[in-house]
Amino acid sequence: MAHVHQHESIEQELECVSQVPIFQRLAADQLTSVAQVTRPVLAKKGRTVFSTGEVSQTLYIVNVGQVRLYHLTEDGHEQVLRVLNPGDFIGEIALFTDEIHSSYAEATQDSELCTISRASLTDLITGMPQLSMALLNALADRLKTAERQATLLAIPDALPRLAGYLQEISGRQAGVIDLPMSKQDLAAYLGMTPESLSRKLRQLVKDGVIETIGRRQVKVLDSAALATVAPD
Amino acid sequence: MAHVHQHESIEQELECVSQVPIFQRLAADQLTSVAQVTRPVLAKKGRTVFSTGEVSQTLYIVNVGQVRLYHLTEDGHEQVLRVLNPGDFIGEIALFTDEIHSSYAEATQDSELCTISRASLTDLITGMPQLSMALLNALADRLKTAERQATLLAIPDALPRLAGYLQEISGRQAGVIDLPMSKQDLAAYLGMTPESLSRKLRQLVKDGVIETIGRRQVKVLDSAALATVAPD
DNA sequence: CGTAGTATTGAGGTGAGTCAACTGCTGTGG
DNA sequence: CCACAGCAGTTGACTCACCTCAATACTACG
Repeated sequence: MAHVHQHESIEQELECVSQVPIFQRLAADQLTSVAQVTRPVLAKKGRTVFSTGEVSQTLYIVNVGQVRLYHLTEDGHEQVLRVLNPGDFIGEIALFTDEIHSSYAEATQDSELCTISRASLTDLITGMPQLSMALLNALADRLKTAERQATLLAIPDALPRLAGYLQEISGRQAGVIDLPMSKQDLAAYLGMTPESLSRKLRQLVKDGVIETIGRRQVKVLDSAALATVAPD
Repeated sequence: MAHVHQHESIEQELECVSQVPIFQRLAADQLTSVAQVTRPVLAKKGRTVFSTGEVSQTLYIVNVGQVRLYHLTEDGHEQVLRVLNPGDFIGEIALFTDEIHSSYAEATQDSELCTISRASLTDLITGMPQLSMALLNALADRLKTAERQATLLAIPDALPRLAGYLQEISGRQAGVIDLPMSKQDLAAYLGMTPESLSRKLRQLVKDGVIETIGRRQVKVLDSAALATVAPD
């Protein structure tokens, strides 16, 4: 740890840190402080970043690529918790609650992550109230999403469940939306089988509510009709 | 607002504040600072504390009683998000994300709450790193619970969903557990109908896994058998 | 161009929702 | 203190939407 090329590594870490929304509002010298306790991690496509049971006291921030977070049930069925795109982070639960990971994290593309240890982050927070506000904001945001997902999943019928999801990621407006994950992952995320998802999507297409573009895009044609199908 | 009985009201608010886990680790003078920006609210059983659409920049902490948080879907179906017992708090999402409430809060018993405005809390956090750590902890904890709920709800079959829930609140050990809410609320929370819940509970009783004691208690007899039925 | 993984489509069985009737707490007022 | 009202919870019969299993089409990648 002694004779590292401090200048160069800080450059790289600054790039990572400055990309991340949580750190966006910090002043230049504060960013440098954050970058100094940051360590970059590379994960090739398909690699596991961490798995269940590991005691991790590290915050992972995705800089480049995509990481998929999922639970593995006894019968081998994967439940996707969420998908992290650049700027998103994981590990905050382990960070603040002294618990082992209960999920797996896997890179779905070649990815670059930054890591910050629990101790470093605690120190940073103590000295930077803005940082704690940003973290609280981010956590509150995540919480809102998780509660929305829970509300969606409690709906017994698959069609309104899907419609509610589409409505949410489309921002309730017509237009093209990118699906953040594969359809089989999406199906797991929405608590249904890929078959059901396929059928329900088809039904929405037939009804003129949406159009599917390739594998990872959906075009919302009639957001009003979507709202009718969706709950709330 | 001018000639309030400052001493008396601070007494009352201190009691509220000191009961709350988030503030537990603060020193006496810090507690007083918190109490000074706190305002108590009383809610009779059945009263709505706040409802959808209200712009609230207030943190509500339950001191006495119980508050039920729920979404209301278009068809009148209630989805219970969670139930707040003394020490729990709500409003943090509105607090940190500039958004209107998307849920209703209703007192299920005569309740006492403390409120803190957004501006006051921001000020407090700036001056007290410990407080922000405590808040981050609490939010991370909530997030974990919400993600667990989402994972549970994604399970298509009702029995493992219920078993998973029982396993969680029992701490994976045999013994008597108190249900934190009524069975119809629990059914909504678990994404099933009260009828299904009743039937699945009955099945677990028949199989010798649990015993029901009155309306609000369940005794886990065979935690190993429960684990077999539950996912993960 | 071929192969492996991803997505779709079809047919059939079943678990859970719906509707309705009934039971048994619980708390309230006479 | 008891009786009754009202609601929480249970039970039963029926229906249907979704899961399962299996075969086929498509698409990305070597």
